[in-house]
Amino acid sequence: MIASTYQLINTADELRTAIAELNQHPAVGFDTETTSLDPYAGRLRLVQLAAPDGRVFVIDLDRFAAGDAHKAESLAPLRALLAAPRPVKVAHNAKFDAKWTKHQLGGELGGLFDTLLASQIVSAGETDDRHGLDVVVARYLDETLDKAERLSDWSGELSAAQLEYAARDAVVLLPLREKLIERLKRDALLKCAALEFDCVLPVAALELAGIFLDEHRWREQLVRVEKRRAELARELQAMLAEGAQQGMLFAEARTDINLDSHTQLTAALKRLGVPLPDSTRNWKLQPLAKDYPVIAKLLEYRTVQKSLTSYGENILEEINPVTKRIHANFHQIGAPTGRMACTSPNVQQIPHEYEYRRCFTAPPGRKLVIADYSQIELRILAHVTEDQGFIEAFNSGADLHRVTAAQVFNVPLEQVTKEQRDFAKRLNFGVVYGIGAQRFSMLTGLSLTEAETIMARYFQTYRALDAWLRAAAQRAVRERSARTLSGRLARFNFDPEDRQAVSLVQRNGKNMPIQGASADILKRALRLLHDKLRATTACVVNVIHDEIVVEADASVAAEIAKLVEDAMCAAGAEYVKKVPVKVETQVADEWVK
DNA sequence: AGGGCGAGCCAC
DNA sequence: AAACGTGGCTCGCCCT
Repeated sequence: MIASTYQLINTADELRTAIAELNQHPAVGFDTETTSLDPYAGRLRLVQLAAPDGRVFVIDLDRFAAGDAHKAESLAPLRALLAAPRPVKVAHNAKFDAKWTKHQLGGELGGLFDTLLASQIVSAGETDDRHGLDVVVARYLDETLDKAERLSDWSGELSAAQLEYAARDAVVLLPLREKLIERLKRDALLKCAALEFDCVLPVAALELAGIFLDEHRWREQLVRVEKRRAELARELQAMLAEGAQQGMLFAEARTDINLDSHTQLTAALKRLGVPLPDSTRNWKLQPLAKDYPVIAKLLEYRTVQKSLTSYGENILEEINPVTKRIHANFHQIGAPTGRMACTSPNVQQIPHEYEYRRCFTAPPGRKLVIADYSQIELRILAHVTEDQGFIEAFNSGADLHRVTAAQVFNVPLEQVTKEQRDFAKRLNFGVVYGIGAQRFSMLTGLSLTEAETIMARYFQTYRALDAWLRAAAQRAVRERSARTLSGRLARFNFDPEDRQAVSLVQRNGKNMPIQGASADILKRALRLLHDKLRATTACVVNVIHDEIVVEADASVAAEIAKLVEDAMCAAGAEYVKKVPVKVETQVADEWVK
């Protein structure tokens, strides 16, 4: 049990003294309590700062009312401490505190150590590990932390239990940091941690900014899809009812089935005499579609139904009533590869179709700058494998897929057909995922033998690539782990006797360093960009793995586009040195390329 | 009633 | 049946 004593800070004098004391230390524990999870809905109530000796200063911001200019001014020492690189502020999920600090205290955080991100980095993709503060404290400090007060009411008179909880959450952070630094050092993860910590403010700013969705346009699209769905449902019900209707006097007596229930569907299709496979899964039904119109109708219905439930009214409910924008939740370390993930809603999976994307617009007077890396994973592959064929293709500015096609089909470059280029493209992308001949033949419609021949030619053409992939697969099994260019680690737990598990690890060993390096580069770009955009009114509004969407004043959109491109290219060049990194940028009114 | 899970499908 | 990697969302179904 870590001893802690807390002192409530209610006056400007007390605050000055406390901040002066805290400024002596290299690092302080930092936590906040708020009256809501949404910085646009609630208010920042407490700021807790912990010293290494276990003393915690609990600052009650209700005593420093925002409306009172004198009292607001008296918070200046706090703002200065939070903004300074030293002392390092140690927080668990610093993104949360950064958002409130920026929005309600009007200052940016500097010098961060995030115990949540550190814990995730040390876990190295172990999906069973949880990373709540209580869990992490139990794992590294062997202590129990009671989170019962976390969601209590922080708006009124605070109880002793609440204040003790607030203080305790802050006091554990410094010892936790010590343990995590040991682990980061042991596994050579300090560089990766620095990359992640540098990305906290950009992600906080991204969430705070949100993305604008034209509600009217979205509803219009919804009405169109809903009409189509109703039409398809009606037709489908009629077709399915035919079997059940025999002997029935009144057609209207028929009861509709639940079209989304596979049990009811199976029964109805059986009545119609459709030779059903053992399930109603789409890929099983597909071959029947040409002989049975009811199956074709069902597949069409499912497509429309899917887009209606996933991209319907629900996303509009995420529009913030205050900002009228969507503030999604970005998980900075969302995947073991280091990729980000996104929820509530997942704005990284909006359908690519024009009808959907055009609803994400720039507000009046603004423009969207849409910038994405050109073939970043293949460029990373060229860099890490040092394959001369790949490197030369990229350095010469030639079309890599066309060059590949010429090699594997043994034809002159200018005689490559569109189909051949398409095969080569699928192969180039598939290689990153550890594709096999079986899958490649399935994807292209080639026979297994043809697929095998082409893949053999492919790896003869790109010998260094082949060697690297084999080595990466072996290393992953041998060391039970893989790393990216930033040193990010992914551990693989598997049973060496389980052939399927081993083969998955082999594919992961090939893929993780490539996909992960792409994530590293994007995070570095977000940091560089954040620094460049600080003095402007532009803001990052979405990030989708190799794409950054920025909203900027229309009058300066072209200059902002240049900043975005420069930051992304510079980040890429820090990691990828053997080939150029290219970024394609567009300025538009809608999120459409 | 509500959590867990698989199926299906969206993004990269 | 399974199938190249990483995610999230929604549904029905199954279990408690």
